[in-house]
Amino acid sequence: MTKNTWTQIKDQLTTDIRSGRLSAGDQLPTEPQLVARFGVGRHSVRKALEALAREGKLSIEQGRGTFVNATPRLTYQIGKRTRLRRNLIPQGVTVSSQLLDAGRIHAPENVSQSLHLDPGALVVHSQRITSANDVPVAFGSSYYCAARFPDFVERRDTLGSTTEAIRSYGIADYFRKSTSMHSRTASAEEARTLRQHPDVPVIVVHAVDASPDGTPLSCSRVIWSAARVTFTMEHSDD
Amino acid sequence: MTKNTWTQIKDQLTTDIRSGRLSAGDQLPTEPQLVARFGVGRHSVRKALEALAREGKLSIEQGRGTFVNATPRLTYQIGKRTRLRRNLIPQGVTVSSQLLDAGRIHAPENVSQSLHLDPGALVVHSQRITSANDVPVAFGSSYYCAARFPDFVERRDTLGSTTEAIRSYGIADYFRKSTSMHSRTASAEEARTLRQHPDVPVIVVHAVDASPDGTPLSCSRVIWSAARVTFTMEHSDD
DNA sequence: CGTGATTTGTACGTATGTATA
DNA sequence: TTATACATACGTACAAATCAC
Repeated sequence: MTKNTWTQIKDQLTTDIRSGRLSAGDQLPTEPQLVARFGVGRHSVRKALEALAREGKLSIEQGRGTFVNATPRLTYQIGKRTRLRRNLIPQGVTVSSQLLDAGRIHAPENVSQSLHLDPGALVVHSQRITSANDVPVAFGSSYYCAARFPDFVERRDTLGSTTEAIRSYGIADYFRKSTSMHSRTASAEEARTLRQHPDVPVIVVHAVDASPDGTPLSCSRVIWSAARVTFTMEHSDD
Repeated sequence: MTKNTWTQIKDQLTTDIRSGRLSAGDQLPTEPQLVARFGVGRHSVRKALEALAREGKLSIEQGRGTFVNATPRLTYQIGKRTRLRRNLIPQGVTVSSQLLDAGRIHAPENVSQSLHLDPGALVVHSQRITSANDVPVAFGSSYYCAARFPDFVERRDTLGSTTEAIRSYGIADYFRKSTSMHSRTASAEEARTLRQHPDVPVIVVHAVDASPDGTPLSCSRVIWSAARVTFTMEHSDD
């Protein structure tokens, strides 16, 4: 039953993490140290570490070292009343959100279609990154019709939540209209933004939110770290 | 702007695939041939091939060769009326489904909970693999209460679809009650079943179906090849 | 049915580049 | 600037799976 060298190393490290002998934030021994400890070549050590990084258990940082991730996988519920903060905060994590970029742009085609706007209409674009317990879990762009929500970004920042910002425009409630998601490999830049290994996949979520009468309010494209989240959907009527 | 050796090789092969110089089903040159052609070491070639396999563009088979995948990404719509065949067939693909295993077992805890059965109650378990255009896209297990659907597997096989089998028990319609999904790396066995490289991620979908009055009928756990599918959800009332 | 040739998988060695502290 | 730690890239050898004969 003796398997691969690198699989054995991976399994050993996995049990070390699960048993708590290696705990969140800990730095692993360096590659040369692991080579010595396991009595194998560097390739095998690196292959094991790479696999664990892909599973989200480790983060490998060039020049610094390799660290154990604190990854209680988040649960994100998608439904008609999808709300980011209400979703994550009850799980006992600290949610923080940071504005990366904002501005007015002419809507790309898929955005103008989703929002039922004329091609090239002005939209308010903003890019945010969301962290749970200071670990980045997702980042992405959202688009609002500039005519209807001219200063959306400012209000969102002042009020601290999307729900409140929308309400400030006199819209009491909004609903998730459609969602699509797929998995792919992260680009180098996405991996850096999410502070994850380049080989960890990401889940791309496209969403459209609408007011109760069905008018589209906003659309978004959010990139989630696949290792850090589980999505659930309830299809009950509510 | 000269990047990595292996990234350049990957990009070159990607454009070859996109431009049609390499088309679906084609066998790539062998590793030694690629080494000669690009004038690089085998490590670099393998790293490029591995990355492309993770993206689902190639399938690498030990002892046979490396082949270009025919992967028009499927779209799978999840909603209250989720139906596998009705979902895929309109996309112009040939859907085939093969029974891998079937039998009666005592329900594992999560199954008995999902189906509102007593712990250890008998359930009909079956494991199927689903292929689109003869490429495996998903496989998984489904569980039906044995008391209510004693010969479900036989009927499903005779009638050729789950919807028909359920109807044969006098249940005119059924609905998706809940869905949860997350991404993780495939085990070696899962990768083999899906004929994909071990490093390609999979998406695990847990679902519960119920009759119109809300009584759970079945639950399932299906493992999708992450590179071969996009999930969409409509949250309209329908 | 086995046997050898082909092809990918694993493993080891060594050297040099690059990011970080 | 120097030392440290991971990243890339070259090489070699043998193992394991597949296939044709």
